[in-house]
Amino acid sequence: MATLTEIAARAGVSVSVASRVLNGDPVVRVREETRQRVLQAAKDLNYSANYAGRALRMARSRALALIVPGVSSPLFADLLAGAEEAADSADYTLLIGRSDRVTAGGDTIRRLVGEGRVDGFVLQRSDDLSDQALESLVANDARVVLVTSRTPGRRGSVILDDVAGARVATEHLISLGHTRIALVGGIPSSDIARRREQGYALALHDAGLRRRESLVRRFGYTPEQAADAIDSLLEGSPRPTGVVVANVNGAIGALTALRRHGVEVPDDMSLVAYHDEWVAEHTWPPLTTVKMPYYEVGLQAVRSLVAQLGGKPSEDIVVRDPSPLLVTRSSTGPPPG
Amino acid sequence: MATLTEIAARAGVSVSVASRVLNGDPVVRVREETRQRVLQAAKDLNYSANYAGRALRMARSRALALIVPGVSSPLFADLLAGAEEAADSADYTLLIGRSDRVTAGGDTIRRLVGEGRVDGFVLQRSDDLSDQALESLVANDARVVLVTSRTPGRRGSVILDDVAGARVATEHLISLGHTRIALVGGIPSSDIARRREQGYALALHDAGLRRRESLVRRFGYTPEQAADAIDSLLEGSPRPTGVVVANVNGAIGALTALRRHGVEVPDDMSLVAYHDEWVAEHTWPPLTTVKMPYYEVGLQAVRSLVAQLGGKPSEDIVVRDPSPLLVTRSSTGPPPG
DNA sequence: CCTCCCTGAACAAACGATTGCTCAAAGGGG
DNA sequence: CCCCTTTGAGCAATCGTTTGTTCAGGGAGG
Repeated sequence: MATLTEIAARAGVSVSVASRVLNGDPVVRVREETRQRVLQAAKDLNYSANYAGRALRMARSRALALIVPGVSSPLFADLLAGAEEAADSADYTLLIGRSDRVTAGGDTIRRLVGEGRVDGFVLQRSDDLSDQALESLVANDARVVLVTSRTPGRRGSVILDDVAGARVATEHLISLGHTRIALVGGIPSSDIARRREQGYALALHDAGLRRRESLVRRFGYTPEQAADAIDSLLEGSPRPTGVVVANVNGAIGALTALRRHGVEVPDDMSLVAYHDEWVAEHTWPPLTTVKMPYYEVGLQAVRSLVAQLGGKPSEDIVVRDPSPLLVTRSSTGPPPG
Repeated sequence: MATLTEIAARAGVSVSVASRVLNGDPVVRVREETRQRVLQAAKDLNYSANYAGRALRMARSRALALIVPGVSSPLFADLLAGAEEAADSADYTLLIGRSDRVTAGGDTIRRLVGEGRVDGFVLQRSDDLSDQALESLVANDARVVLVTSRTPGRRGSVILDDVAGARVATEHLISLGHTRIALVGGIPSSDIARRREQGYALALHDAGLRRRESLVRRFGYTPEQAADAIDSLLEGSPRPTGVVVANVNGAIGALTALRRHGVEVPDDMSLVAYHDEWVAEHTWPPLTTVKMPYYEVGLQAVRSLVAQLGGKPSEDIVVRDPSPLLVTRSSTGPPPG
């Protein structure tokens, strides 16, 4: 609440001196004693620089927005933690926004940056946001970094190594002896889903297994969609003995569907989920998952954005460290028979 | 990016006229034709008022912060949705912060409002934040509304009707014929936990059932703590036939613990959880829950905060509408025998 | 014909911080 | 003893808005 003017008055100096001292301006030339007086005054009055005044003068808000499809997921919590870490250490404030509001309103992003409220943003698009829609939203605005997804025309992204992750999941089933391995994947228009499917295909190929289109479902990541995928897979023949579910929430729905059909996991069918979260530990049976480095995605995305704001060229990053981690629980085992 | 000065120039008027027209200042006296020119210029240049300039002049940011212990819960998503709705309609921007950072840093809140970044905040304290710690954090600052929890000394809160909610959960078990009903509750220092326990006790009392201290555990809301509580309850005798778990995440842990002990749900023991979320639909067995109006808490909290900022006295609200809703799934049934 | 009032708009002062520039005093060198 | 340099600090402009006040011109009333 105290202003710089008050600090200056209390220290018996001009505001310019006070400002320079408090900001550690290297150009400053003040007596040590004067410096101490300013510092003391600031401490006494519990001074913190008014945000608006500074932002106005600097023409930068030192704030970043993280725009995500949904906020209620442990996965997002990891992403957020990484982003916050990076934002903190670069001395930026992080705002959180929901991308459904972005697509709905249409002008949310433009307003956010148009009003100067944030200097840039990290955007995790939802699957139902088309490439063109995305492009029109962010225009040719350099101040954006896309996370987990990328789009051909635009640079500036940080994604998971989905190919490697899906591969680890698939190879786990292969190593258990499975040969008929199904994929419950995302919708085909999503680049994320395509990469995961690619990892799945590569693992099969490297093991000399045939990839059958009849064992692939591309309904989406929600529990309901994955349950539908399971229903559909069980109708086909031959049945798969193992399933890679390309999303942990989907895997939970898959478990429900299998139970409904009386299929025992893992005795009749093994299930491995892409992504790890706490609830995977508490399902029945507990889910074997592949844990992906979401924290690092958040971290790198904000770092990259900050670098971009500093004038560096935008970059496209694939996070490979730490590498996908297989978390073995009880939903996978050898194939029946 | 366009400034008011540019708009004014393009419209051939002074900035003051431009400002008044764009803000719909009732004092304004301009020819309709002039007004249209300004509006057109603003539209042409895609103008949106610079946030910092306005905030500086107005000495208000028109931003609110929502500070919560954790962000990764469907419960929080509801709270957020309500808060956003209210913030939107009052034309405020909503920032999201995490209260672990608040307690850790210590000065986060003070900085947030000290820098003028937000005008006030909605705070959901974590259980490990003591009353004094809370008080020292928010000081005598009027610009705070507490949610879900309240503290004796301070006014300005919006909470759930925990008594009624716990009562509904307990009465459900009673109506199924259970008489030995246990409570897996929160830690005793939490006012939330105390209210839920009170609802449990009242339901028992009204049904003429004896409340046994040996059937109450107060370990906390995490899956692990609830699992410990179940372990402990199963050691005692007589065993309960029904359990009210005062939090849905805890109930998931409880389910895991019961499975470990070979106790069948609901045949050997019924389980009802406080709070509803999507994963309750997908546990095994699917959880019977009591859904509480989190959305309305967020809504009312922000409304109340906005009113407070407008000079109205702070209020303490208990959200009773909609009332607690029993969502019957498969984890409850008649007692065995 | 003068005065007054109303209309329609511009002027200018903040808000708080940053920063290039100026400037007085002191000190040192010739 | 004079001049130049360095030290230590202040002056003042500026960022974009908002808003109280001023002001010119025109029409109406006396």
